[in-house]
Amino acid sequence: MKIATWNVNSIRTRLEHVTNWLQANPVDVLCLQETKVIDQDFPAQPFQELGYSPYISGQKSYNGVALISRQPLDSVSSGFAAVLDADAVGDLDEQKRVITGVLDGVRIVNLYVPNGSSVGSEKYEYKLRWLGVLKTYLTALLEQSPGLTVCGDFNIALEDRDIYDANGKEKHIMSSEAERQALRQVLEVGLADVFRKFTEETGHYSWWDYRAASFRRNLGWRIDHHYLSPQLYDRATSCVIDVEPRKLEKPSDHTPVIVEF
DNA sequence: ATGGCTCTTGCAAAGAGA
Repeated sequence: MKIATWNVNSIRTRLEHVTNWLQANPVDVLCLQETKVIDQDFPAQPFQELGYSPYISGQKSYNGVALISRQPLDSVSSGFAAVLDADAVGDLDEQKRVITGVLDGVRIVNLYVPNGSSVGSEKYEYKLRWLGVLKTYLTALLEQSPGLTVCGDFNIALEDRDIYDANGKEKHIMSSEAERQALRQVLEVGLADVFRKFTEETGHYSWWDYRAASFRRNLGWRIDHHYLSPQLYDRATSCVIDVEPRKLEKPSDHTPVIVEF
């Protein structure tokens, strides 16, 4: 099974990039983040014409996630409240950041983790709170499905080698210790970063700032991840970052990451 | 570098992203 994750920064603006990429890279499931469109306006037809079924959870202007699957998915749901009690979820489902489905007994979770704006801000506190509920959510799913794969834009670089230059970034959003700690606690449910099963060195990134010619200079961050439960991690045969879409005209600032197991 | 660049809304300029 091949699964890709890609923050497309507006599916309507990026539609041609995404459909072209999918034709050239016919993965089983493409997990999209930041679709930035309400469900009724999601461009489903171009994917259906390629033989894919979109499962979507979107909102106006911001956020939004989608699963684009070659085979029909089972048990699709969006939001934390599909799994957790309403009082545990609170207001966190107002932003559309979670969608999941099952393919061949494998539970696939697609996430758009909050950005957090800046360390100490209200949005930062929201991000940490969101990660706390995510752990509860994944714990519940793992009890149902020992084959669990969680991917998406995590907006966190877990280690210094995931950043082009980690110096002075202790108070930076995406690399602060509290964010890293919150993500490590999520992974304690029994998930591992499959990219690092195959690649140890630094210099591999999934996001580059639009500004300051960051991509040309490879000033990037690895913040888009695939985390696998042990039975899938052991089976995994590759996890690669495809930098090609980042080279196109009017690209997303993120590029796809593909896992195979 | 309280920036830069790109997106959305909605028609100008501001918020959000990371």
